[in-house]
Amino acid sequence: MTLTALSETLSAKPHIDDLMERVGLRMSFAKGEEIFGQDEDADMIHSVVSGAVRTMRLTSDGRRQIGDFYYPGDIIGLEIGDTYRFSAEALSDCVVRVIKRSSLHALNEDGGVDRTLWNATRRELERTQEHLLMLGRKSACERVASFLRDVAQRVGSEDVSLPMGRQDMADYLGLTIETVSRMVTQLQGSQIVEFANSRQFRVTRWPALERLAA
Amino acid sequence: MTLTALSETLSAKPHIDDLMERVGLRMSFAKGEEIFGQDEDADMIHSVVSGAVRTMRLTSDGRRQIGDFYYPGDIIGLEIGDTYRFSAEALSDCVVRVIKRSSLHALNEDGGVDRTLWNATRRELERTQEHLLMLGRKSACERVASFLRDVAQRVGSEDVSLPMGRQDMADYLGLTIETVSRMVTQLQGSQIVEFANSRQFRVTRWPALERLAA
DNA sequence: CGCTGGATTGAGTCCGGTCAAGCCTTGTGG
DNA sequence: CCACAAGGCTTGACCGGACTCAATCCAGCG
Repeated sequence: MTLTALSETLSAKPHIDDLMERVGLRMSFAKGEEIFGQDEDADMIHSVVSGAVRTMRLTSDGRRQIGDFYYPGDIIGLEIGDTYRFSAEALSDCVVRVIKRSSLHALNEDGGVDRTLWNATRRELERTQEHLLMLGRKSACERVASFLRDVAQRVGSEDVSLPMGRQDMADYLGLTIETVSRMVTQLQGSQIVEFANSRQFRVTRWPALERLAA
Repeated sequence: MTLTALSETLSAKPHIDDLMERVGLRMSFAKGEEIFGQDEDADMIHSVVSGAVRTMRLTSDGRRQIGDFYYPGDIIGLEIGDTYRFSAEALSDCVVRVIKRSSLHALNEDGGVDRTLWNATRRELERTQEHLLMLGRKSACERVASFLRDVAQRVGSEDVSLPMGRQDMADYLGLTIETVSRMVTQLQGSQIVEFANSRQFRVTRWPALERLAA
């Protein structure tokens, strides 16, 4: 990452966050509650303050695909034309700030807001492309390894706690719950990760995990 | 789609196209030639004038994932931070217009250019999300059906000619070339599509195709 | 005509899905 | 404090869809 790109990234977040703090409505959602629904009118932009959120899509015959998981600081609701293409739900009790697209647009005197949202959209696109590569070409073991690596990297700390259950992981990775479970057990058997319980783990051998995540 | 969104979409294309026609460099590429490479410096935006282009990504151990196929009017090179995350290659002999990001930015007096590029980025994101859903949750048969439907829809005419070979289809769909071939044969056996040769087909039963594409 | 590269077809294997049983954690009420 | 129920996770046995490897087939072209 270049210096300019870095500073842009760093400065962008506070800018939009300040704005949303000033104008945005603060809302709380209980665990499992729907923040917005698939195919609803998409006139809001959401920013996670605390907790975690999942976006997902349901096909007519009940298959589910998780789009992504969002943590504090992330912006949700960029991926849309006229209606939301994914629904968003609270993974845990959480707080989000909400602002109308139109309000945000009105505040865009210097073009800085648009620029910021565009950057956020590009980052979203990059994450989606990474996700795509995983679903298209990685084995079950590689998917789970990639996932655990990504979560651990994002958190940064020694001990990682997963805000989502196995079903959510499965629907994100394009696998079944059983396969996810088996792969986790396998990674644990290879001394690569260590689970205290089903939602708490630590990476014991980073190089091996990186190698598997490919 | 609302009226405003529709008109925005319709007016956006000519705007950016005009601009690229005035300022952009016109370049020709022979079939199979690389337009830009994975991990190269990403300072150009490309717009397809004629022919077709594929974007793809190679993993270290040689697995390949096709990001998307692009046709005249499409913009390529939005998905990037600092370097291209995918490479782009000419599927057939083709012409593209190229413009430096920085030049484009300089021309952005009224913010219209940024707006247009942002819209293009969002459309790209939507396509990628659709692609994601397919790779995560659809069977081989459904993938091939979806693909043929999408191509046929895009072309609009009765007879469709595929600009890409089976390997490209496979790498787009996250399948092997053999599986793609088998599914094509199967769809033909069910009287749903009809191939004149391996690259020319027509849809004989749209409803059935739609149903399979799910 | 034969060569060449892509596409198709077939046989066999394996990875991940399915179905079913058991386990562990958590919470609730006696 | 324990009994029990409920839900989520794990494990096992089996199955099947997609992959692998290999043998053609076929169209385009020198």
